[in-house]
Amino acid sequence: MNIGQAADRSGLPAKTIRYYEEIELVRPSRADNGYRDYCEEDIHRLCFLQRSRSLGFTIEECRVLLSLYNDEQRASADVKVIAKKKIALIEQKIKELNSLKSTLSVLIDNCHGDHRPDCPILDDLAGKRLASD
Amino acid sequence: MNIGQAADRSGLPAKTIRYYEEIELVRPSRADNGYRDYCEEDIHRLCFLQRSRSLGFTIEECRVLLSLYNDEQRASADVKVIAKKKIALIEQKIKELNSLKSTLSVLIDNCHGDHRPDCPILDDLAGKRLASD
DNA sequence: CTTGACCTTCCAATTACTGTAAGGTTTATA
DNA sequence: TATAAACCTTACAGTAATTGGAAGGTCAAG
Repeated sequence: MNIGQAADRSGLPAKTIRYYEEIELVRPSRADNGYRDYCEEDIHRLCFLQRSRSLGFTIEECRVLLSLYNDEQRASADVKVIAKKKIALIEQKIKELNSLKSTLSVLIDNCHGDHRPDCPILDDLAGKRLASD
Repeated sequence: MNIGQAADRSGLPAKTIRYYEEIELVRPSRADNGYRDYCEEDIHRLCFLQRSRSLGFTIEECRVLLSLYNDEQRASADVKVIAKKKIALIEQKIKELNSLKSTLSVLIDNCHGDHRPDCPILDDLAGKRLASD
């Protein structure tokens, strides 16, 4: 199977698939004309990568997960630990974004938004606090 | 003022401050010995950058905000538009992270986490759906 | 036989820094 | 006075995870 088809099957751009080969996440064989030739297992790995990347795992985490997936002796505990750490990171990120959002919201609510140059958002960025009336 | 002090005052690493100079966000003068010499206005700009970066604005957005800040003719409407777009992006990101988190949570809850190789997390990554009992 | 859709490799750009090497300057201490 | 520690300088490379583009080879259809 050519790279175009592999891209369709996995939902990954061809460019990305070549990159994954460069960093040795997949090792397709080559046809006589030099084209990459993907077998079902390659496609499977690509789908795995697509899904785990979209779930926020880094490439290196994906590498670990893939090796665990391929290891018949692996313990589900190992995977659970990785996934739990990832959840904690996600929760942290959500918290940060929420606080960011509320700060910005306050600034927006205090901004008259007309053509006067006076602007609480810029004032805040410049380090001036909002007058707490 | 040397770069070390500027770093302390602004809360940015010296390395980052040099980078900001390279991309022309600050233009400190130089002392006779070749050391960068920061004036109060430079520090002010650095603090502005620190704050706006930490609020999630990209460098290019910061550049716009800074120029609006320095332009006495700017309209607060311009700033408000930028900030509102940013809020929408943040909300989008939060949504994505929440859905990511709940997917992972389900998988974790279904993973026995012991020494059996059987693992719903890996099964999901591999494209197998959870049996909905 | 040529056009267009594929495929190849290789090199560069992206974003926002961070690391490191090799060296100059200043300040404090022995 | 010597020297070491703590600064500062530049320049080049690396990070993460792709993406873009150029230059060129291959394949299928009309």
